[in-house]
Amino acid sequence: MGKKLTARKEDYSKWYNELVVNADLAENSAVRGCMVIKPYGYAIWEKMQAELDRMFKESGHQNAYFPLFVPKSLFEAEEKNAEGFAKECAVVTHYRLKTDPNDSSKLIVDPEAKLEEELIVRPTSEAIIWNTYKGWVQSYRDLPILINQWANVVRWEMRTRLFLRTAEFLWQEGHTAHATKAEAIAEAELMNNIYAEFAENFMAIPVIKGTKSENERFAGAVETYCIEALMQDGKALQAGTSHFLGQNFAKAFDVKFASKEGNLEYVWATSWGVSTRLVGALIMTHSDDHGLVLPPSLAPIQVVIVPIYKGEEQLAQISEVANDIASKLRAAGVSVKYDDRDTQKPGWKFAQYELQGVPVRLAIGPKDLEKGNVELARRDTLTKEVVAQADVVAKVTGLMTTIQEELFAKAKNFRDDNITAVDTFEEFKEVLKTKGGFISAHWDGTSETEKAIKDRTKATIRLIPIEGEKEAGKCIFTGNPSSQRVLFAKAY
RNA sequence: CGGGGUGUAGCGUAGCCCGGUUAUCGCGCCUGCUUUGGGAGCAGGAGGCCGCAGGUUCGAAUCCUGCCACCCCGACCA
Repeated sequence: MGKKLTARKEDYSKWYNELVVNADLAENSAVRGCMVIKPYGYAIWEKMQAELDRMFKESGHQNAYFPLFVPKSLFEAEEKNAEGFAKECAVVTHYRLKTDPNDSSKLIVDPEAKLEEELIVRPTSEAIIWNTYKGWVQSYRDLPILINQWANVVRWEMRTRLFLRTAEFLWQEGHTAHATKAEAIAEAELMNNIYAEFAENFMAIPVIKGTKSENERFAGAVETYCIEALMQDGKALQAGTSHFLGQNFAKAFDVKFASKEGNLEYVWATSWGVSTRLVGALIMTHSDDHGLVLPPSLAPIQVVIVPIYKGEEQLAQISEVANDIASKLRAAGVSVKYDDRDTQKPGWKFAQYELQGVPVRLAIGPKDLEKGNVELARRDTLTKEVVAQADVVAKVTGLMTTIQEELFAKAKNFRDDNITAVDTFEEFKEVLKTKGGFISAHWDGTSETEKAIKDRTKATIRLIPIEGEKEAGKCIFTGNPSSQRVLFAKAY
């Protein structure tokens, strides 16, 4: 699998930074930790958005948009949520600048323009959305509310990492309101399942579904469902979460409805989200030393055609064949780029499209022209073969499926090979040190034990698996009884 | 906010300890010719407030003081 990819900046800077992202626009602290998503990287995110959006709508959800600013009084209404995010909020205190009286080329914050009440730049939108929902719900007939928002949020993290933890990130956040507890739980589970399906089928990233321990649960949630993936360096990455919020937000924002029976009841809530962090997961799951590897479903360009030629006459002949293949592939639903620029050489183009992770490359030169062939190269396996021009469309369309499946299978094998069951704390530490990955172990269910293990090893409980056998045993740390194994790992 | 480190061209760097011609080298960029089946070769060229501000000195990228920024390790987190 080549070099172990991590989220460290040096690892990115060799190629991703050129290609997908430029982390440091910044010459001052204000934009520290933000990222610029370049067109190619953004195109990948757009593909993800489109597919997720389709899945949300298919399951009955609608999009809406809520404000960026959350008045502090609303933000503090749900105590646990506020407490959980308080340490990482950007706060707007003023609304005007003025010319510095000491230096007319500078601007200063106008002290006259101080806001009565500070505005929080949303780190998540529960507060402002539930404050809005209050006005939308009177009767059980107004429920459920099934809304998603595509937005940016800001979390002023002390330390940032490209894609995985930037100060500002793009995401979607769903916020739903329900008449019953059972319905809300079903919604939270449904969305977690949709995330898992999206990750596995569309991104070719194998994930494990589970619930979070109390320590790792979202601030303000009763239960947090999650999907967790394993990166090539053996660290776990939370790829998506879906929360059952109980009646916490309904009580904080006083959202009540008249039930069928005529009782006044608090509504039940969920929220769920995935972010541009998934682009990081994609990179760290599939990529290798030659650059990005994209599953065909996500590749902005699925096939690139590179001509190899001497002189304009030869180029014209090659272009005729290339354009013909390109249009046939497009008719078959494959996105194709024919790169006939004469400003770059073929070798340069080969390397460049490998960096960009284009799944299939076709090269056409004089030799191929003579024999009616093309050279076909696969990005994922780095293999090349010669294919007759007549067969190339069928071959390529077949490969779109094959590559997608094989990428998933490869990642899944890696993941499965890196789940290790242990029965003692000694083994636990040994595996963590030498192998990494997920460690399946018994745990007594207490926060104290989880914290003690974290302090000693830096590993946390990534999830309590939902699927699979539930075998009873003894906690590796305390020896107390345990009803099932949970998965520990070092995490991003 | 604690501990460590680094700021020299668009990017990556040498020089700094031990002050002294025109600040080194590579990538990239521009021009010309030859090239084009895996990031081409040769020749020529452009590009620097050596992080910022003071100080020491005949002379500072180099020594001293202050400031700023960034990176790594912790605490925090999608």
